[in-house]
Order: sequence, then structure tokens, then C-alpha cells
Amino acid sequence: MHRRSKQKEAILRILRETTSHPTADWIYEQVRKEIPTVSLGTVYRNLKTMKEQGVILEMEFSGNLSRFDGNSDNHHHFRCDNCGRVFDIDEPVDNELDERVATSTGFLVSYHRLEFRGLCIDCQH
Amino acid sequence: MHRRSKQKEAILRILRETTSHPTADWIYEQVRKEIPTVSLGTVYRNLKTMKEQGVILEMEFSGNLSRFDGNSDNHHHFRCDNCGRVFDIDEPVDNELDERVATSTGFLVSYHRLEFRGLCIDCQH
DNA sequence: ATAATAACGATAATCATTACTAGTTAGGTG
DNA sequence: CACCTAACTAGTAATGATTATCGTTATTAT
Repeated sequence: MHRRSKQKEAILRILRETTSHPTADWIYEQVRKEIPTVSLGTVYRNLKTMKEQGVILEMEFSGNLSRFDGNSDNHHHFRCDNCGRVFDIDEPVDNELDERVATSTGFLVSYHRLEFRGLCIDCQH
Repeated sequence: MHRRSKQKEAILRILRETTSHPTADWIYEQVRKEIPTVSLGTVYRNLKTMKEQGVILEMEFSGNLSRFDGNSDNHHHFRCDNCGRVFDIDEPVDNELDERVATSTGFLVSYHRLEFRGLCIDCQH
């Protein structure tokens, strides 16, 4: 069963008050302004449980955990959530998409990455 | 000017001999079989320079470096390569895409992530 | 109010990656 | 061919994000 805590409530409120997509560390700094003794571990723990409950969304971004490919043309990938293997996907790359986003946002869009997730054939049983 | 080394050549050959998308550590283990004294740093260094030369492709995957979102419906993101900020993108989510990939691969596709990259308005000058 | 235990703060551990440093080697020049 | 120098190497320390541990605190059902 779940208990309430002012730390958890502060984290969720701060997250909902911003339109940016903050990192755990940024959230930690904000929470510290009202609860100076809060621990970074507490922020991570609560973000994790709220994510599991579907209350918030975690976006994993590029950073470390790289994988390498011997040929260097743009293509999409599928990653198996169970075994972690990565497969090439044959869907054509939609360059028009970049243009649409560019005109609607005013950003300079250089490319996009499309990553499928799920279970590969071996891991479906 | 560039010099050749058997380490660099082994790394590239191993990468081209596999259809999987190996991690740096996996490549390191393979190279060790023929050059037992090779260092993990050497593998990373060569992967980095080959990536910069466009010889190989680096795919950055989810891992750490997470960002969080207060609302939890599926939408796409744009990340600025200069300031690192993340913006929501209004393009509709194409669920049909998952089905197409599922039928063509036999995988169980639960979702996809679409990430645009480039420069936001503030960073174009 | 009390007892059970979820959640906490502090800190150590982990994991992928990068930085540093002293020694080695490729390859152009005399 | 011998030499020189900068590129490359192995080994190791450092970094940065995240997770685990552990003794303490505090929420909530009884």
C-alpha cells in the first residue's frame, strides 16, 4: 500500500508546473528549494514509482548505451525489450516528416530517429 | 594524418562481420580474442574517430540520461542539439506504422518513439 | 496511541564512457 | 636504412547518471 509524503507531492507538483522536460537532477534542485534536506535518491525513487504507475512519462534519451553499425546509411531500428537485441527495420525513411515539423515549429530539423520497441520472435514465448 | 593499427583494423572488421548492432563492450570482447592486451579505451577511441569520419554509425539508445514529463500520453519530441532542450511535437502518432512493422517482421511491436533532432529557434543564430 | 512498514536521507556501489599518462610504433625524411 | 616525431597504445583513474543499501523517520490502519 502507498503512503503519501511531502517529497513525493512536491516532485509531482513541480513536474506538472513546468512545460520543459526536466532531468532528474533539475527536479532535485527545485525540490531542494522547499525541502532542503531532500535526497537525490528520493527523487529517483519517486520518479521510478510514478512512472510504473503511469502517472508520469519517462523519456529515455540518447546519452550513453550506444550501439554501433558497420554501415552508415539512415535506417530505423527495433529493440527487443526482453533480450535487448537490435534489428534493422525496412520501413522507408520519411524525409517529408522533417519538413512538416520544420514549418510547423520554426526549428531547423536535421533528422529524426524512429525506434520501435516490443518483443522479437524468440522472446514472444 | 592517420596511421594504421591492427587494433583499429580488427575493430572495423569485427563490426562489419556481424549483423547485430553490438555494444562497445561486446566489440571489446571480440577484439580481445585476437589481441588479448587490447584496452577498452582503445575500442572507444577508435569507434569515436570512425564515427566522426562517417565510416560507421553510432546509434544512441535509451539507457540513462532520462527526462520526465508530467502528462503521460504518447507524443513525439524534438531535441535541440545545441542547448539540449526538449520540446513536444504536435505530429499525430502513427499507430498503423507499428502494425506494418509487426506484420513484416513477425515481432510484437508495442510502440515506437520518434525523436527529431536539430536546432531550436533560439539556437539558429 | 501503537505497531507495522513504507518512505526517507546519506552514502556507497555500479555501469558506461571519457580523460590522463607514460610507453610504443607507423611511416615520412635525410 | 636509421631516425624522428606525432599518432596510437595499454593501463588506470575520473566522471556522471543511476541504483542499491541501510539505519532512521513518519504515515496510516487498528
